[in-house]
Amino acid sequence: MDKINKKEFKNTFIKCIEEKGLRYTKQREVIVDAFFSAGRHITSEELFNIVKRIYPEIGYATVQRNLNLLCKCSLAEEIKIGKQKTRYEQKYGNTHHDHLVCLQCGRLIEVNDDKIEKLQAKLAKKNNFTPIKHKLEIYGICADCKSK
Amino acid sequence: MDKINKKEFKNTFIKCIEEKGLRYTKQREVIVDAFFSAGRHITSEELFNIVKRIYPEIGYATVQRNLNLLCKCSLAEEIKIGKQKTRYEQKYGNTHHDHLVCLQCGRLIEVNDDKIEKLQAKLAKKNNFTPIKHKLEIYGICADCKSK
DNA sequence: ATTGATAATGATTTTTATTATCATTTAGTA
DNA sequence: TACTAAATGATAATAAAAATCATTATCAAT
Ligand SMILES: [Mn+2]
Ligand SMILES: [Mn+2]
Ligand SMILES: [Zn+2]
Ligand SMILES: [Zn+2]
Repeated sequence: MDKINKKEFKNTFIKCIEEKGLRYTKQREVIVDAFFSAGRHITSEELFNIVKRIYPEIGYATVQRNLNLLCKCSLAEEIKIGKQKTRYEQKYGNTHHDHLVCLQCGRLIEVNDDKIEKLQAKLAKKNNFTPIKHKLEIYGICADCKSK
Repeated sequence: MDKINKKEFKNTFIKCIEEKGLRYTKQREVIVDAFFSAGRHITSEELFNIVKRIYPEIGYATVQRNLNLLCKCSLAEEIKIGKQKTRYEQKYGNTHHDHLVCLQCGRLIEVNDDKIEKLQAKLAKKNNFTPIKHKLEIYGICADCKSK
């Protein structure tokens, strides 16, 4: 299951690259691989450190650039929390969700609430505003941190 | 009405400064005045340019520092939208609200929805998460931009 | 397989927002 | 008035992300 998804993820990236008339390089393969496997909410620096182990000659700029490219291909999405470094969310096959942000340990808990989503649409409509995307973050203390 | 509010705003600042054992300077008076009058969602640079007209010797760092101080006094609040410079919201006497962010003209439209607020609290509770604050931004196209 | 156009890379510099530093000035008070 | 510590303003430092640029690599056409 994981393998199939990874394959799909990579193929989507390759397809997007081709559509844009760009080139699929060894670096891009390593980066997209590592990004898919690394799990959610990774920073460019973290990804760089992972990729370096597999491809030591890689440059930081290449990782950054390709995270941006993944975003343009709708395979990644930037998450900006406060003053932290930008994190990148893996998007393919993941439905939209919002985050609870623990102010103590930094954890991001993924949540979704259909009612809230619907009310947001309604709120936008009431203001004659055409919504495109939204961001809901609830900051507080997570269950784990409370029990310590 | 405006004048009374301004007085209250300034007095709150002065009180906060005294409580912290800090000093009320000419610069602070000019900054708090200008900040109150400038309206919502101002950047430090914008405020600096306003303050400079009244007090040309002022330094940028002083304006920045005092916006931070206003935040500590709960009279201002940082708003970070995407990659933009931090904006500062005037807080005293303003109830909590969220923003619709126009992707075309950059306008911030202030909104509030009690149902959404309540559902957020519920959502946090369901995750055994203690909410402290939250941020809801809906990005899209505002009424004005659509009618052009 | 070779070539050539051009995209990609990696090292480095630049940019930009914010914070820190520090010599000097100033506020508050004793 | 004089003293002490905070505040200021000029400047430097920091840090994340983007831009630059010489070199390398990809890939389509031959
Ligand atoms: Mn997530
Ligand atoms: Mn506002
Ligand atoms: Zn936590
Ligand atoms: Zn607009």
